[in-house]
Amino acid sequence: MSKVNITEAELEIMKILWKSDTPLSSYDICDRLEDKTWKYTTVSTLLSRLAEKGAITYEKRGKSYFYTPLLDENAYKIRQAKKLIGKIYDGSLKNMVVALYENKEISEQDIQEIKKLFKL
Amino acid sequence: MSKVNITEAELEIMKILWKSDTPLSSYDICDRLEDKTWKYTTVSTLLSRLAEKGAITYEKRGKSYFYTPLLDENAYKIRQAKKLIGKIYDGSLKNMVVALYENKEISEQDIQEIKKLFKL
DNA sequence: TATTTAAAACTACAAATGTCGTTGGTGCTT
DNA sequence: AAGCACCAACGACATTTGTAGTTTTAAATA
Repeated sequence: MSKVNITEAELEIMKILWKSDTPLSSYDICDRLEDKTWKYTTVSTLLSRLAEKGAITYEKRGKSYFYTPLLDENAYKIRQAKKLIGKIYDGSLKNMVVALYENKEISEQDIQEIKKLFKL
Repeated sequence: MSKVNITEAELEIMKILWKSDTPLSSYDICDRLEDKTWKYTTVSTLLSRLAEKGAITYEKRGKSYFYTPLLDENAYKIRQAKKLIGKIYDGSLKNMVVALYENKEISEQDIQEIKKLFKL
């Protein structure tokens, strides 16, 4: 259930569901996708595909369905991070950090907080 | 020229080209893709698509073409890293590092080397 | 209960992607 | 010069993805 792969568009839906502490209806989701200009049917299609993949589940309440994520947010993100690092940084986070650092892509604040984290 | 997007399969080709210090022919590339079971035509199609996108260039030498990367390896990797961090870690590398750290996904060696890097 | 209507289901379709098969041209060998 | 071998060009096709229109069903209401 945790190895589900989702697309960019589907991820936008997942983000909404992850952010909510209660199940949401398709319309709730549309509302929270303010920036996106997706039609209801588009969101609906994405929800179907996500359910098909096992990334979400739903229950009927009244006339609508209410959706809940099954795919774990943290696990998914970790998997994606590791996938990228494996693909282009030889599996080592350090390689990625070095590359970003040398390109001045890491904020001073991030540096401080990472140092603090590693000091423990 | 640097904002080129390439697919997973195309990336495999780019990796070979990045690794080589001289231009390679399609057959050279096939040879170095030992794990992949791609047919010559597959590699050839990927090379065409990459050239179309401006990610590589080529010159005719004798009967074959020899390919050279145009897309900069480091720039590409940084772009991908930033893209992922922006997409799922709110744009902050720290968030990603924290997540990986808490999931015990960072090797002790990587931790040491990152600390050293940041100490400078 | 018949009617209205909101929401889900079904269908569609173009572009991108992975993966080749086939055709055709050009340089190398006799 | 003719034939052969090698390689590139072209075309193809299934699958995935983004995006949505249309039809059907079931809930709400008159």
